[in-house]
Amino acid sequence: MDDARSRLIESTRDLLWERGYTGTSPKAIQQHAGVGQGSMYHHFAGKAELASAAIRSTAEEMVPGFRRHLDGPGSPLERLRAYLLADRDVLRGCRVGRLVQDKEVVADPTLRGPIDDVFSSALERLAAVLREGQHAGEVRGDVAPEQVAITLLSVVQGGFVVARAHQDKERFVAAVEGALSLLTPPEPRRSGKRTGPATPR
Amino acid sequence: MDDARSRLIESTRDLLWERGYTGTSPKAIQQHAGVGQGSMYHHFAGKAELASAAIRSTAEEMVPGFRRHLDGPGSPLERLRAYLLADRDVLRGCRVGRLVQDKEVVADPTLRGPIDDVFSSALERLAAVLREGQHAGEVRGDVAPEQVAITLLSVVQGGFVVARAHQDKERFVAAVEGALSLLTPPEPRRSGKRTGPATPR
DNA sequence: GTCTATAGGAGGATAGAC
DNA sequence: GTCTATCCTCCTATAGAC
Repeated sequence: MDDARSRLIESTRDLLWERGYTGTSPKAIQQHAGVGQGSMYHHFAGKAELASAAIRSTAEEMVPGFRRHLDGPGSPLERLRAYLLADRDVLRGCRVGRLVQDKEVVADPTLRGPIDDVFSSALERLAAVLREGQHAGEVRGDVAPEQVAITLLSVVQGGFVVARAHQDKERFVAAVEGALSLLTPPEPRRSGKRTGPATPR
Repeated sequence: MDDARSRLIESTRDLLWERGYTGTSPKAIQQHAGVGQGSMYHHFAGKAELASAAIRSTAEEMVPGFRRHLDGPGSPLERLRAYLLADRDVLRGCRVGRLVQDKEVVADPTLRGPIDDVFSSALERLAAVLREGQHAGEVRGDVAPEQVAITLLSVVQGGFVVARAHQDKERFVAAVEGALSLLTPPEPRRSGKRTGPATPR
């Protein structure tokens, strides 16, 4: 798979990640891929079609990515933790999440569709694992799994944003650690008084 | 304040929100503001300087925006709820959050600085209100306020992203409702068994 | 302060030769 | 399949007149 077509898709994936849709030009793609003008327009009708292929490629490879954690070994809570704390290139942001800022991406169903799909797929798995966790008593039982799944996906996506704003990867870690700390059922309380933070100050 | 300078800043704010930094051209700003080429370059050295002024303007007006909720009337939890559920143009995204995807914004301290500042300011207030809520017994006491503050800001920022990906404002609402449901101290449990979701299915 | 002119390069694509 | 030529518009300014 080292033909021009594959290299074009690969380059587009990289550039979309780094510069977004608007910021990625056909010329830049060609140069990054080491492929001529004519070659690119032979394989793809234009920028949008190429981007569509690249986004689909990225989206499709993300599914096994999070499934590996969410459907992996360990207790439900351990799997959630594995997903949330998975190794990520935090300061670069989410390959698909960053694209939804682009007007053109959101306006074009062939560009937005794959992103919609990965997110839906992730939400489904997250909700399922949360439910499992509730049955196991690892996750507090008085919350709605489908809703909290959206919360968790948002923490991840927002963690990228906050970390980039501060140029500090640790913000992402703090965001997901905070979410994890809220997920577990707390120790039973006696009265209405608090028990104090687990990590004081 | 209806002079050319103000109109340029106002237009830049709008266009940055809609198209991001890369997607916003001087020409588009001029047309949107009804101001000529020469006028723009008289008031500002170039695109970056104009964007810097616009971002600073936006960032500065956001602080009283969230303070109004977080420092407002009501119990700590009510204030957090007011902030998280505040009226937002969800599908348009966050005026400042969306900008940190832009390479150029993150690379230029005069562009990223104001964003860094609003976020820091929001985190500080969120942590303070969370602490208050813990003292009042409204927020579970066994979590770290500074960390959960980052989680909440991430939920908001990520809620924008997820909602845009699905083109569904309700995803944002679900994300923050889920976060709120995790914040409160749960009813004391008897054994290791769950009590069942408050909102089943 | 604002206008017009000018400019070199990039963006996005089409056409036809090889 | 790939290459080169060509096209028209936009991008981001600079220069100088009014």
